[in-house]
Amino acid sequence: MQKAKGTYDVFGEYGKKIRVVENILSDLMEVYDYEYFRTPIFEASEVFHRGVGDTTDIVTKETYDFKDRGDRDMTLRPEGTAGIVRSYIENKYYGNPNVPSKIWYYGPMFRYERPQSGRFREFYQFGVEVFGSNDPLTDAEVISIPVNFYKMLGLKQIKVHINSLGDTESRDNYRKALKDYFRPHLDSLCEDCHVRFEKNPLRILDCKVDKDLDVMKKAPKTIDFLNEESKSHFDKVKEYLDAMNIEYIEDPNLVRGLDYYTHTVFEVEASVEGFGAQNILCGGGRYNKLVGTLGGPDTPGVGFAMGMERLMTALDYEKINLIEEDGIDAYIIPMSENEKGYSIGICNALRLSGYRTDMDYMSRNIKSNFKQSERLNAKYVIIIGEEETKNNVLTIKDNETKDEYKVKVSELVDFLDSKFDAHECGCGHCHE
RNA sequence: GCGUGGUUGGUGAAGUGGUUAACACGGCGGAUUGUGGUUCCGUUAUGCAAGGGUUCGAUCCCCUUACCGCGCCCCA
Repeated sequence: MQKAKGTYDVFGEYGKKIRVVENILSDLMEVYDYEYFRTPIFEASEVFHRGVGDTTDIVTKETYDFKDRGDRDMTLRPEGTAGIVRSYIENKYYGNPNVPSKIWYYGPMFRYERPQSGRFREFYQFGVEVFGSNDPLTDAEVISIPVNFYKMLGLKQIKVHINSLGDTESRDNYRKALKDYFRPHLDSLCEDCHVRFEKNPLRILDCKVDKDLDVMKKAPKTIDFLNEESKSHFDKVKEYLDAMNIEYIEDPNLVRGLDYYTHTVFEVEASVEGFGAQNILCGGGRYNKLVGTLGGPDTPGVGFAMGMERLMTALDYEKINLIEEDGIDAYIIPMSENEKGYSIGICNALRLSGYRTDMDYMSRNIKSNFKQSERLNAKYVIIIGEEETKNNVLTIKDNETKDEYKVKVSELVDFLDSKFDAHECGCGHCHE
C-alpha cells in the first residue's frame, strides 16, 4: 500500500510549519475583515464546466469526475472560485446589505496532472473573492493580500506582474486582432502555439518557446485595445498600488488560463534561481461576468488563489524558519511498573493545570529516560519511585540548571507556577 | 498526454551474476541495581519497489507495471 500518485502526507516539520502558515493566514484575513467560506470538496460537474470554462484544460482533461450512487455527475473541485460563486448565489449573498462581500477560503483542490516540482494532484489553495464592487480599490486590495502575506512571512524574492484584459468588448476586439496578426505568421510558431491559436489565442503570448521571436515582440498589446473605461480602471488600480507602496511589473503578455477573467489580471512569481518551473505562487484577477454566467444577478467580482505547496517550497528556498523552539514543561519518569498509576495521576493533574507534560510509556531505564527528556527538551524532570509514592514528595530536577528539588505533591502546581513566573524570557516555557 | 533520470534497513548510503549485503548515524540492551557526558561491548535488512524473463544461479542483465524526481503541456 502506498499513497496515491501526486498526493502527500503531512507530518513532522512540514506539519508544524504549515500550521504556522495557516494561522498567520487566518489572522491576516481577520485584519482585512474577510469572511470565511467553506464549500464542498465535490460539486455537480456542471458547476465547474460553466464556472471554469468548458474549453479550458482544467475542465476538459484534468478533473476527477465520478458518478455518485444516485447516478449524478460529480466532480472533485479543481479550483475554489466556481464553488464559492455557486454558494454566494445559492445563499443569496447578493442581497446582503454589507457590500461588497469579502470572502476567503482554504482547502484541498484536485487536478489529474503529471506531478512535478510544485505540482500535485491533491493540493491546497488559499484564495479570496470580493463580490459586488467594480471599484479598482478592490482590485488593488486583493493584490495587496498576497503581497502583505509574503512580506509578513519574510519572503523577499517575489515579483508582482499585472496586466489588464479590459472588459468583454475590449477583450473580444483584442482576441480578434491577435488572431488576424498571427494568422500569416503561423508557420514560424511552435506546435503548441498552433493549438493555442485555435483554442485560446491569448495564451500564445506567454509561450516559452517562441517568446524571443520577432513576431512575438511586435504582437499587438492588450493595453492598446482597452476602451476608455477599461483603461481608466487599470490606471486606477496602478495608482492605488502605488499608494500602498506595492511594487509591480506591467506585463502586457500576462494572460490567464481561465476563461472568466476580465480587466485586471495578476500573478506573483517566486523569482529564485533554480526554484523550478512552477514558480507562480499565486494568481488572480477580475471576473465581472462569472456570477451572471452561473445563474446569479450580474455582479462584479475580483479574487485570487494561492498554491500552498509552492509557498512552502519558496519558504524553504529562502531558508525561512517559522517554527518556534519548543519543548515540554515536564517529563515524568516512573521508576518501575508500580509507580505508573501514581505517575499518570500526576501527569494528568499537570495537564489540567495547563502544563505541557509527557511521561515515559516505554518502561525505559533511568538513563534512557533522561535521554528522552532531552529529546523532548523538557524543562523539568519528575522522578517517581517507591519513596516518592510513599511520602507524596516528588523529586523534581531542573533540566537546565541541574538543580534538584523535593516538592510535596499538594504543592507541585504552585511550585511550577512560581518557577515559570520567575522565568520571563519568551522562551516558550513561560506561562503568561 | 509527451520526454527523461531514479527506487538497497528507522536515516545517509556502498556494493557484487555465486556461500554471512560494507560503512556511518540513529535505536535498543549492558558495563554503571536512582541521574543525562565520554568510552567500550552486544544487538539492529530472511532482504535490495512489484511481477515476469534470461541463467545452473540475479539485488545486479532484459521486459512490464507502480511510485518518486526533473522538464514540456497546463496551472496555483
